[in-house]
Amino acid sequence: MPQDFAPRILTWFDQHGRHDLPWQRDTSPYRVWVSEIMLQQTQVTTVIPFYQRFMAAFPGVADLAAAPQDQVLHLWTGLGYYARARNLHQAARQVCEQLGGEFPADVEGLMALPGIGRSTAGAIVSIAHGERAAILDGNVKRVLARYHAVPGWPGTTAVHKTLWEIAERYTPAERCADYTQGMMDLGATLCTRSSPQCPRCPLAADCAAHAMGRETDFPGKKPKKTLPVRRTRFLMLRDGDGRAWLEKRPPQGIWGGLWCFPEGEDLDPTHWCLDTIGRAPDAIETWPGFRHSFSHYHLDIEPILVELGNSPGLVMEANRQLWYNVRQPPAIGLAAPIAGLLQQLAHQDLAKE
DNA sequence: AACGCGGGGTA
DNA sequence: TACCCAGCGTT
Repeated sequence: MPQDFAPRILTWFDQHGRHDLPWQRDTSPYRVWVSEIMLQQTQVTTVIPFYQRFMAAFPGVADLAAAPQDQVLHLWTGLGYYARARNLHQAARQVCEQLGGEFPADVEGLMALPGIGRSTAGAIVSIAHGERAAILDGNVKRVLARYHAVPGWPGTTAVHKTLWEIAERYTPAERCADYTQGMMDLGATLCTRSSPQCPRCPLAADCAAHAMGRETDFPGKKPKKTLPVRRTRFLMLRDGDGRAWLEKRPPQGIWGGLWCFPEGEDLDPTHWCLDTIGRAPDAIETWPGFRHSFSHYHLDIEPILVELGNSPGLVMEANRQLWYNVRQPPAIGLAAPIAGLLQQLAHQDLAKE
């Protein structure tokens, strides 16, 4: 272990790191926390506009705690992994109701909040409080796995443990916030997955993977398995005013808490209408199918437009169902494919004028 | 089409 | 402890 590991990161960070990210302007625990949750599974360039909208709507933890869940999920629409938003909202409520509105200042306390694990807690402690705490996000894993040529996939307990030990050892007491940001920047901008720019890297001189010319062999790859394919139909019910019928999904499971078209593998539009509103639809139009992929399966979606005309006869259960007006979209959470289809409906609506 | 990304939940 | 679950953007 070289003594100058952290100093090399810090010198590089001062010269080449990112210093103008929105969450670096004011590093309060709340702002750092929201940014870290958004940055889980999501790259910086994607996160920036979401972060800015979120902060404009909820400048402080009390604003978030007081917001309706639909608004929180609305601002998360398109980011994915919606459990992050539900946990964020729940944690904000806990901070306000049980902790007097103050975030815990230590890793243990932070980890007691939903959605905060060891790495996210470390990021908040180091960046917001300036205290020594290690992180191990995907970027840092890649940098350390290459630097030490740690074999194996970090998803296994053994490799994960090894990387955490290395991360803890290198984390300095001084300038811990800059070190943390520097490691993430290094992984995100130089030590990238497929084409690392080793000539510019402050660690290249004694990087084990670089010495072997096998940078992209580390970290080891996740064992691949073929994903199952499932299919479903979306019934896009439209009333005479061009509004679409949506139903709120249960809080658990896929797209939890988001709004969706009536959906099912073998839904038949005519049968559905007869069963639900007692008459057949005015018109049915099958749209081109498309595939939406999750981490654990592919979903082949068949969208079917079902025209109900005036007085559709659907009874709304408050908070569970709504007519979505494409001209005045309500602030609700939508999964990406639903948002895309509603966008197309809005386009059609506009073209009719 | 494959890949990568932190954390929660469950057996 | 070892899986399974979750949704995008990038390559």
